[in-house]
Amino acid sequence: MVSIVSVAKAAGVSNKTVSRVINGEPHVTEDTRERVEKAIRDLGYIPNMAARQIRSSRSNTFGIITDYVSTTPYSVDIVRGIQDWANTHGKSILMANSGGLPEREAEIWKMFQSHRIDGVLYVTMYHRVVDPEAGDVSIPTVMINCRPQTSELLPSIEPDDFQGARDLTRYLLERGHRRIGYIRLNPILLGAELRLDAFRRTAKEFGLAESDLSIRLGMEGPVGAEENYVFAAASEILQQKDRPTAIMSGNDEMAIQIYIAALTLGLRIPQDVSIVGFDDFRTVSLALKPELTTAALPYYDLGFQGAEWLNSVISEEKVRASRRVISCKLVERTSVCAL
Amino acid sequence: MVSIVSVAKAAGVSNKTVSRVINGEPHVTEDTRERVEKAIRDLGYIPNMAARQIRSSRSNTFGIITDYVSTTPYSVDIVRGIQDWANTHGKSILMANSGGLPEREAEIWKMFQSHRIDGVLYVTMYHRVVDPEAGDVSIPTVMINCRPQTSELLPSIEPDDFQGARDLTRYLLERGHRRIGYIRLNPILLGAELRLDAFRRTAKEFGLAESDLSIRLGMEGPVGAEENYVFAAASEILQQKDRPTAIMSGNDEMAIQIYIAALTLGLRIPQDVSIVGFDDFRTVSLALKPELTTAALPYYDLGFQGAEWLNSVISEEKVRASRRVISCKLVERTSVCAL
DNA sequence: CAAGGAAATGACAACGTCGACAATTTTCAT
DNA sequence: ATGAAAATTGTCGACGTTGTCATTTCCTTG
Repeated sequence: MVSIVSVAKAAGVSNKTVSRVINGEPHVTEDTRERVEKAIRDLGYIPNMAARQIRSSRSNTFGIITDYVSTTPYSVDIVRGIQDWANTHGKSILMANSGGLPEREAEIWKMFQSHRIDGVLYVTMYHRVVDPEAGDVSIPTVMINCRPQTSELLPSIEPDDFQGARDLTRYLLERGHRRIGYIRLNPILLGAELRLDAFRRTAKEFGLAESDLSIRLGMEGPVGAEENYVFAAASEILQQKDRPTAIMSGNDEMAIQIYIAALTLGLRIPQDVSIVGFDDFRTVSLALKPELTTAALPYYDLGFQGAEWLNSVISEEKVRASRRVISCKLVERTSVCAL
Repeated sequence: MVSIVSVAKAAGVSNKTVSRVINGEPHVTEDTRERVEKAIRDLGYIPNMAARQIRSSRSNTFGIITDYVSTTPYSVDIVRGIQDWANTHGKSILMANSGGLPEREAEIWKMFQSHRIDGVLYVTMYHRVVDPEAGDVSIPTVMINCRPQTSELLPSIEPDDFQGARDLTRYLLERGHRRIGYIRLNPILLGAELRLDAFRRTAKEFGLAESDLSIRLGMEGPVGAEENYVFAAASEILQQKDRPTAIMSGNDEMAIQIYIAALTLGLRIPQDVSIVGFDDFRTVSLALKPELTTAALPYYDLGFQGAEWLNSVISEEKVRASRRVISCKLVERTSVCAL
């Protein structure tokens, strides 16, 4: 492998001068710089990060640790956001998946440390409370899409489920809907309570009574192996006398079943019943006809801003923990009609 | 940072002996080994990969380069498969996303080289032909879910779209369906032709005429911004006199629209029309009611076996290129009825 | 033209690890 | 007891880079 030494020899200068050119340091003649750069090009020299790291004890690498990568497929956008930030800022990404297993998570932390990564992004695939196995470790960490359970504070960055659900509810209310159904998310998801709470409060603010709301549990049980009541719940709600004119779905995926339930009963969407989702899981929200009005989870931004934040935590060395929240943008499509 | 030297001092042995213990080399007394291991535990020593790499010029790290990570969300299972293999074999994963941009891809190759990774897994998020920007580079590479365009051969590992579609078609034919509709995948996907071809051939084998098949294009245009004709096509097919008794969907996602089209026309699934998908994109295939019979793309195995293969390419140093194909397993659910 | 200072360049060591080889100790058959 | 082989342990240097400090060259100014 061609090293800095070969380049130095080729350019007829010392190692250190080559190093200066590579790192854009001052005190190099234009002439020398060009000669060195030519040698670098000719030899196809590429700096060795490992060597650099040994000298400087900075690896310019972030670690990403995820739990289940496949449960909520769209949340991979978090990773994309991180990568984009990293890419444009000269950082590399070391990635590992714990599969949710604590012992594997511990191994991963160790692996990260052996690579002397500068910081860790702890990413969960759905919004939840976690207890990272990192208590003993002093690596700068930012939690993305989750928050730490223990009191020891780590910075966390999360979607604003409350605001998203409030906006959706308002959207329905402003369009004249006064009887609204709600199919709840699996309660073990952090979003479940936040979204339901926002729904209830906003409905109340607009003067609706609890009896105007038909709230049903859509799913429960461990993620990946949950009981699914969505279709049944939706069918039941839609067969009530005085059935709701709109149904809010815990998420887009569950909205599929609500569509099917409605259509099976011969109801038209949105004329007979309006439907809104949550997440803007586009594989679903755009495949449904009419296309689904929903609130977009800011996955990409979660990742991008999380990476940015981690970087500032690393350089400032102050780990003043706090929680940041990113809003969910309402995406208007055609699954809702005004009354 | 605690290094091998501090451990050696604490244990009262030489650096080299510590090194031997760490690497499980022979020629160390049980007694010494224990003393060293205790020192390692006490000091919380973790080997420095960068230093190790400099010595051995092997980084034990694989690079993953992906294109669009979010188009076909489930394909992240490829990455999970890779990670699982890597995790259990002591390899680390450096990951980057090109976003499909050639210039960024070039940067990524450079970044990988600067980390002196042992090999690259070139992963695409949908099955296609690619032209990796790596022609000049001599890093061992395995292509996953894609194949190289240029004649220069790189090992590639792909799903068996043909076999999957053949099995699905047979499944329908064996259950008595004799008029079958087919909504085609976007032609720019490699799977599109393979699947359609399998469908046609298998139908012919069973004695069906071309006129028994209603084949329509479901989508076209660049991935991520395609024109979508699925709903219209399905509606049209289902309103034919002598309408098909079954419809094969290019993929699961498109099946959503077929369900909606059928239900909107008052048809029951599967009594009036049977439907099969492709991919086993579970977010969809399990959300649809009745649940969707489909062929599972072997994403996880693609990744897992790809990593394994890369490893053997690296160690054997023979890059005898070839193509491997992994079969798609038929997942039987309840969206098909026998006639 | 000399003196002083700034700019340019280089020599060398050190980061943490392990391979090559040397030195020391133990084991064991005679 | 003795020598040889085997097992154990240690010394030293090199990997590629950059920080520290020294040296050389150039320029400015009186």
